[in-house]
Amino acid sequence: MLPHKQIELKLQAAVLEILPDADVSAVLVRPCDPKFGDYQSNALMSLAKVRKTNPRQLATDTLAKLDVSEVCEKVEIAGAGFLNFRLKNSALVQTLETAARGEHLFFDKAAKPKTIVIDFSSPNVAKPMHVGHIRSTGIGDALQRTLRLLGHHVISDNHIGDWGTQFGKLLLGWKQALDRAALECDAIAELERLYKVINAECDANPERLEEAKAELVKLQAGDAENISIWKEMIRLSQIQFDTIYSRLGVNFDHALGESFYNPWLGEVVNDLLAKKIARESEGAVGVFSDGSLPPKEDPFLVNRDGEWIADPALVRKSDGGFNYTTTDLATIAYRLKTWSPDEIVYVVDDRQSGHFKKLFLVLARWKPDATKRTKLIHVGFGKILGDDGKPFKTRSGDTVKLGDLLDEAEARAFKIVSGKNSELSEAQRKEIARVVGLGAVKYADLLPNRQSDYIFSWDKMLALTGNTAPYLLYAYARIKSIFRKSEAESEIRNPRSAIALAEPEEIALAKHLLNFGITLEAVAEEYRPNYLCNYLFELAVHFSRFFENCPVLKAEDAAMRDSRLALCGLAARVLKQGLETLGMEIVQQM
RNA sequence: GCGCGUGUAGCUCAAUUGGAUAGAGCGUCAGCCUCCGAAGCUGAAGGUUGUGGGUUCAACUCCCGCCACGCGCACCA
Repeated sequence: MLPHKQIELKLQAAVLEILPDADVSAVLVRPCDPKFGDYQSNALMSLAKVRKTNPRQLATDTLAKLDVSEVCEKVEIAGAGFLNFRLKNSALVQTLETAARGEHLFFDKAAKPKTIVIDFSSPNVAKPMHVGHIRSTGIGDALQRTLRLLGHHVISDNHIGDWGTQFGKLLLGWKQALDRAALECDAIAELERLYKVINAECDANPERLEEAKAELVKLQAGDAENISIWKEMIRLSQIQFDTIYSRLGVNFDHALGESFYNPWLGEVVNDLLAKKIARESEGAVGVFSDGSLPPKEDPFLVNRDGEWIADPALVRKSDGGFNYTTTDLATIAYRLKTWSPDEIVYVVDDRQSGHFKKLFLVLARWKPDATKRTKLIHVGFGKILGDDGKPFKTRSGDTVKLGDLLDEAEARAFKIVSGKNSELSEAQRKEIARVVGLGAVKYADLLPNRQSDYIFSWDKMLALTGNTAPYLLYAYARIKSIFRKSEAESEIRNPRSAIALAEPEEIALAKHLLNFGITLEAVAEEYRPNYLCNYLFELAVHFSRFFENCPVLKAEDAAMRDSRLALCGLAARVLKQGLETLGMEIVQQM
């Protein structure tokens, strides 16, 4: 068991001896500023506050019942009632040695694995994937990798937009304006062109709109020709998706598109009507406020000129068609029935937070029992902006296609690598540029707090210095270089080789390694991969300092050399595992 | 108008149940390669966390007002 976990459990036990009825689930131990110690707990202060007792007294009493001498130096009480823990060197060394033997990598699998459905990426058929899809795809993938690493049962599902009103226009375009040659050459571009042409016509001419609607009705009624064209459009789009996902290294367990839920949409609405959760209004069917929330917090109400008026979630349009709320409800019902998950996580743009708020409330009314056991979570994220602070576009003002973006990332990285390391073969440089370029795009997207917008900058993400993918990959390549120069084949060292820590830089590096698991848990807890980015950056910094100050291959003696090699091996493994968890690859040299 | 979100160093961003003196990088300035990859390391300067109140032993974090920006406001997703 990792030392901080041992401390935590013993601390909780000690608290229970003093306060038998306390809820110790919040009694946690966290890494802290090295000047106070290695770990800190501030839980006693909040416990004392609730009980209106003296926090320092509680700390003293708890300390009397606490024996962590196996892993810690003397525990100190500081400030208003902080407990400061400093690891014993022996405990630190022992943890590193067990890791060096391959017994663990500084994290534990979840004690109670959860079943988690994670819904992300969700591109649309007949449209190019664009820069906006990086966020959902990258964050979603990093989360699924993190949760899997921690031992959870993850079901990733790509909810592809393969159904909806846009197909009326697409079908009309396909039948009347299709350019076969263009379709052969670039199917998605041609489909996009068709949509734009017909859409413009529909805006100008109501009769065209009626024609498009008629095509949609035929499709929905199962017309053979329209179904077959629709399927072809999906097939062509899927080729595009597969190409992008394979470049990005993203995999899904399922890709159940919106159309998959078609058969149940009518039932969903009927059931909502039968249970009096939904009602008719102006020819449509919607779920209205049930008055259980104050108007200000009620998403089913909106204030217009001082008056609260209904803002329902529509589940059936006046023309009989269904909305995405209907599809989403059917989707949740399917997921609940099929997987009985503990959580369903949606990695979707923050602009849809209103939709999810309503969706989750509708579901709570519709399936109250299921929502008691299944947590529904909207993991939202902000926009990607250009350096002008406006949504990121090409110079000509078009949306940036994801494929083009990845091409440019690789091309820019190739230039840099070639300038830096011209002695490598072109094939090597191309491969390095691929990993660095894609890594840079992914890392730059995962690094900022996901809620806020961020400014897209090629120069920043591909910079060789600072908190960037190239810096992290460089740190890894430097470690690998040491191993290439030593006769040691593997990062996992001879199990008998002892680790000894003396220099401040090696101790700091070692202690940072121990916090890998805490970081992974924080990512999983708050669905925030940026914690892992920052952890890995700090790890790379700690390694660089160690590298500057502590000779490895030229160490004073064989024992020190082996100890430091082992430390290098552990740093490499954590760095690699961490980068992989972010969905990034590594290179042996760059 | 109403709701949601954001506002932290010149710039780009962090800050893990409310915790200790708000941290990094870039840029600026000053240092370090007879030594394992200098794509590196060390140091300095830089802040009333938009603003005004409040709660607390403790507030970037929670509550209220105001300002700025962004987004959303039934039959698109």
